[in-house]
Amino acid sequence: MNAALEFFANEGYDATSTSKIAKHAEVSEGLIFRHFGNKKGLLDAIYMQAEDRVKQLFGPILFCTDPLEVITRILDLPASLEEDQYDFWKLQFKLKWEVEYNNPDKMKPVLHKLSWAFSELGYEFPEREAKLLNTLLEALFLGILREGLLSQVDNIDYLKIKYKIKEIPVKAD
Amino acid sequence: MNAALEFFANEGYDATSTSKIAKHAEVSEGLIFRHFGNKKGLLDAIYMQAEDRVKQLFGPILFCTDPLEVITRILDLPASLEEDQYDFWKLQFKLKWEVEYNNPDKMKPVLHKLSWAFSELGYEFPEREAKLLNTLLEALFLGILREGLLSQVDNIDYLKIKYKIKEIPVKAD
Amino acid sequence: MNAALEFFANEGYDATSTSKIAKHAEVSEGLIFRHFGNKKGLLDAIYMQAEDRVKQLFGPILFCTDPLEVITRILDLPASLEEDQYDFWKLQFKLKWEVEYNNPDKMKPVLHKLSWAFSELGYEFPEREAKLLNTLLEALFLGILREGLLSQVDNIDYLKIKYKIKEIPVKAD
Amino acid sequence: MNAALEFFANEGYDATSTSKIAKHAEVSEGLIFRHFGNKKGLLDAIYMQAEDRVKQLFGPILFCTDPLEVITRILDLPASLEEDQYDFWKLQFKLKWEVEYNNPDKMKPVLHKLSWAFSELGYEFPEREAKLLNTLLEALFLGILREGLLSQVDNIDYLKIKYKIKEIPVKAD
DNA sequence: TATGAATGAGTATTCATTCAT
DNA sequence: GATGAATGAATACTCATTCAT
Repeated sequence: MNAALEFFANEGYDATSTSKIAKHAEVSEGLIFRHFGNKKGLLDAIYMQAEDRVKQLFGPILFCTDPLEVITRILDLPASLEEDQYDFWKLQFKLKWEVEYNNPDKMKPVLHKLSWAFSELGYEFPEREAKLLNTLLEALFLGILREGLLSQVDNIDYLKIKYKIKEIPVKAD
Repeated sequence: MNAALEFFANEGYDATSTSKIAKHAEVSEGLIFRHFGNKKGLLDAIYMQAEDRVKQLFGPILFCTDPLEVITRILDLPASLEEDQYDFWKLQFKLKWEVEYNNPDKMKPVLHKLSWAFSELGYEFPEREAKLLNTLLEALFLGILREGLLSQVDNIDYLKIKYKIKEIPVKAD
Repeated sequence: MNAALEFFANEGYDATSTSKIAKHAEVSEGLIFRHFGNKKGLLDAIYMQAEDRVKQLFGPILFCTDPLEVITRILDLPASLEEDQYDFWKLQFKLKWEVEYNNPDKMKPVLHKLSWAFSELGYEFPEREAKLLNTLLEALFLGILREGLLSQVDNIDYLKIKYKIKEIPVKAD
Repeated sequence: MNAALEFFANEGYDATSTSKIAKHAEVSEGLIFRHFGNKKGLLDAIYMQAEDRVKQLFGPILFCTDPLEVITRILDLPASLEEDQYDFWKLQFKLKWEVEYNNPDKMKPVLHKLSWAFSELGYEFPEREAKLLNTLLEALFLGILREGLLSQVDNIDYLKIKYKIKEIPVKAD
């Protein structure tokens, strides 16, 4: 699965042959089919980890009781991704184009929590603000996965200022 | 090229065989190779249109002299995409994962214009605001291409309010 | 390899498709590539047998201690070729045009032995005689492979007379 | 035809595509088919020159009245081949494997003349000697075409000595 | 006379998958 | 549980050939 993930994420599912995966994983090609039934089964097995990983990533945030902390931690998430997980998330984002693998509901609890947070903070349109931030969050993830963490620190920083998490620096721009 | 675009965008470059393209386009498979050299040549030919289309899309905005209009029109862009162009942009976004096809510079003039607009409007951090909006813009495009226009009208609307393009409705949420 | 040999020898390497070979050998086309890597690998595998076969053919002669016997046996070689080996040698001769497959050194030990034999027999230019006979030998092989044994019995017979292996018949021509 | 000859001789008929020939000859591919009907027609057109060239090569010898001169000139033929004709003769020799292009009768007049010459010179078996020399001649040609003139000067020289055309050098071997 | 766009059959090779061991 | 030999369908690409211009 690790070998497959690496290739699926970087070269694409269709561009990756089962033989390449088997060779890289140093197992026989037949074993892949014994375990996962077929190539798609292997992809699915990888994809299935998503729910867990999303929970792992966002779960703690759902228990925050301080609204500002919720937003802070949400904004800190993209930068907190460890590089050895990049491939996994890359693949998730690539798969999102296929309806079968695009499940917007996965983010519902987060969306809900954000809504609550903005509501607590007295925002006029907490749900809208939540949705917007959620949309933005995806863009931040994408940016980091594609072009590296550095490409998004500006945005994250600025968002923290906007959400009044961070003091406006005395001199900037 | 149209047949290829349709398949490349929806099923992926690697998952699309030249024979499928040829059949759909009602030409012989050999013709593809006569015209484009190889399969990648066909992809490149499609990709090359991107520069033109980006200019067509964003070009007029660069000539706006009213900063608020700049932002308005930028925000109106995603919704203005005609559906028959969805495939083209889908493909562009999918290709962004490959370094070869990811050219962030393409948006530089737009970024610059936004910077100017926010500066004119007296924003404290016009460049940061520009970059953020640009990032957001990509997310809006992505959302529309993946889940349809409806999925993003909320966001766009709310952004217009935030940027004070639209009056705050008397009753909302 | 047998199927391939038959086709390569008679119709030529380039004129023989791997599918034809596979069909004739009653195996799947894929198997050829699993075993030999690619079409050329198959050719090489066949070609590689040459060294062995040359040894098998000429080896015993190298151990002769009677110089006249050396020459006799050399002259008897072309006629001793079994017909089921014709294809193999045909292919070898065809391949000789490609530098990669033309290795004149293969005959060096034979040349050396002939040299020795002619020297023993008191020839004035044993090395030259050896080289000439070697050249002739190739022509005899070629003639037999192309036009059959009968086309060369005259030559072989006459050579035996010239080399005083055979008595001059009382009446001839 | 020149372009085709070059490729047919060096890379083989089947390995040479009509498109390659056309490109090299700087004509359109269609033209080849207009002129020669099909690829084989092109080969045939080249092959047809053989008769002429054989006549050109051997013709003068047929008129010799001095038997020793006949043999001398025959032996000088292989070395007299101009390098720009190598490709032509290479192709002829390669084609000899196909029955269709193997016409041993072409050499009959030469064979006959040699027979006469050896008879004049008092050889016991003039026809056999003629056939043998003819066979050898082919080997000399082949050797030169494959490995260059130098590879055969020894043989030719030695043959001249054997046929008493050349004096035995005082010191040799 | 010559071109070059177009084709359909064919090419070597790769692929996901099976299955006996 | 794991292997690897074997397969048949598919793949990107090339070929000889045609034909309208």
